[in-house]
Order: sequence, then structure tokens, then C-alpha cells
Amino acid sequence: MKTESAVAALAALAQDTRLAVYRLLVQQGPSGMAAGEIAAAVQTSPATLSIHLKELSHAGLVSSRQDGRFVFYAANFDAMNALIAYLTENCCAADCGSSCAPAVACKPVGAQRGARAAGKARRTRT
Amino acid sequence: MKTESAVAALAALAQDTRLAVYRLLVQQGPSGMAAGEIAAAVQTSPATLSIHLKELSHAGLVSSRQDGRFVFYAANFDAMNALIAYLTENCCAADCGSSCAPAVACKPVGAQRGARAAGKARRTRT
DNA sequence: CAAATATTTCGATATATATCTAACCGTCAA
DNA sequence: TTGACGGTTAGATATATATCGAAATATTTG
Repeated sequence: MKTESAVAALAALAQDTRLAVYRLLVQQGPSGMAAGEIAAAVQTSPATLSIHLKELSHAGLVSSRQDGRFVFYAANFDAMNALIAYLTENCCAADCGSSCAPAVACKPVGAQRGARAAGKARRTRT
Repeated sequence: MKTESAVAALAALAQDTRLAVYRLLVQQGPSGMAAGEIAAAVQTSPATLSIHLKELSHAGLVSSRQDGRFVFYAANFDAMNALIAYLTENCCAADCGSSCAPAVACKPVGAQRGARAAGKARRTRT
């Protein structure tokens, strides 16, 4: 993981609303949640939420999938694991007396990955 | 962990210089590193670094310890673990088909926290 | 005490971002 | 097609923050 990506991911999470949204999506699991439902849950206007979701998405932390007129967002667990690995990389390498436990974060076991295919929505534009 | 603390920690890490400093300290382990040495390593002016260290410290991510005219900073591993736990809390709780691996981050095993580790980092660069 | 070194604080400026209202685009149902 | 709903984008404003140079504080040394 590049520094750039890590900073983007951390910045995306370093905001009340976005952090609440992300944690909500983490709890929702791979099936995700519709934008409107998220907005209601975190009590934000749709416009503001949309910008926040865009930032989380741009940082790679969430994926979106269109379903009819709804847009479902889901946490991207791989991104979180990569971020944690980056943060704890070479932990205590300079301290000869210490050894470190490996970094492992939350990961859906046997997740139905297919749900990630966001781009396959319906054709737009008549 | 409170949302407030998590946002503070994430915001502290969401910046190039601070992220570099934090990762450096993670690699240094419990013995830590003097402020001036850190400044040299990340190529920042002492004044700017001081502000960044203050922010990391205020967020609970690093601890400081004065040794003569040096101030040693070290990563606070507990804070990182708490943050990761917070981010992955109740992972996939709403998705009955999934189960999640526990969140475990980098942690010095059998860390000699207050021990002699400090002395060896004592390098004055005149 | 005075000088030197290590670090922090201060004042100022430039840039980034969070939020709002209003308008716009895409999908569904008569 | 029209109308309604879900979601996104645009423009504007207010606040926060990253950086720098200079001065201040603290500790060791002469």
C-alpha cells in the first residue's frame, strides 16, 4: 500500500459522519445498505452524505452497487486490512527484544464476494 | 473507545508527515526516538514536527518521555489496538451468513516497557 | 551566570474541507 | 409521456489546518 492511499483512507475515516457511516457499513456486512437508509441512520442530508460516500468510495473503503433506483454501499474489508497492515508494518523492527503479533482485522469469513460487482448495473442512458 | 477519540486518532494519522512519524515510531518500538532524530528522518523543520508530535500525542497515539535535553517519543500500541477494534466493532453483525475474525494488531509481545531500551537510542548528532 | 543545544510556542498566510440550498440526472409506475 | 422518488452535483461560505520564520523555554556545559 502506498502512503498516498493510506492517507486518503485515514482522512476519509477522520470525520464524524464518515466514520459513523463506515462503522455502520462494517456492521452491515457485504450486503450493504442503500444511500437513503444510511442518511437516515446517521442523520445527515442526502447531499452531504453523497459527498461523504464519494470520499469513502474514492479512498477505496466502500464499494457501491446500483439496484433499481437505489444505490447500495458496502464496506470493502480488504482495504481496511491493507490499511492496518500498513500502519503496523515492521512493528518494533528496531527493538531486538520484541516480537510482534501479526495484524489481522475484521474479515467476513466465506463472504459472498460477488456482491462487489458494482459496475454491472443496468445500462444507463435510454 | 469514544467516537471523538477515534476521529482524533484517525485525523492525526491522516497527514503525510504524521503518518511517516507514526510508522517510524511503530518500527522503533517501545524505546522510541528523540524529536530531533525524528525531524531528520522525516525531513521536516523542528517547529513543524513539534506541532505534529503534539497532535499525535494529544490523540493518544504516541507517548513522550524527557531524557536530559532530549524528548523521546514512542508509539502507543494500546491506542492503535483500540482504534482497530473500534473500526471493526460488530463486523457483519447484520449479515447472518458471515462470521468475522477477531481484530488483532501489532503488539510488542512481552514488551519491556520501562526497561533499559531507552539508553541505546541515545545518540546525539552535533 | 552565560553560552550552547533541543524542543516548543507564536504570529501570519495559504490551502483544504464540511455543510447548506438549489438544481440536475436516473429509475420506476401510471 | 408525466410525475414522483432516490441520489448526485454545483456554488457559496465558514472553519480548520499545514507550513514557515522568529522568539521563547528548558536542560546541560563552561
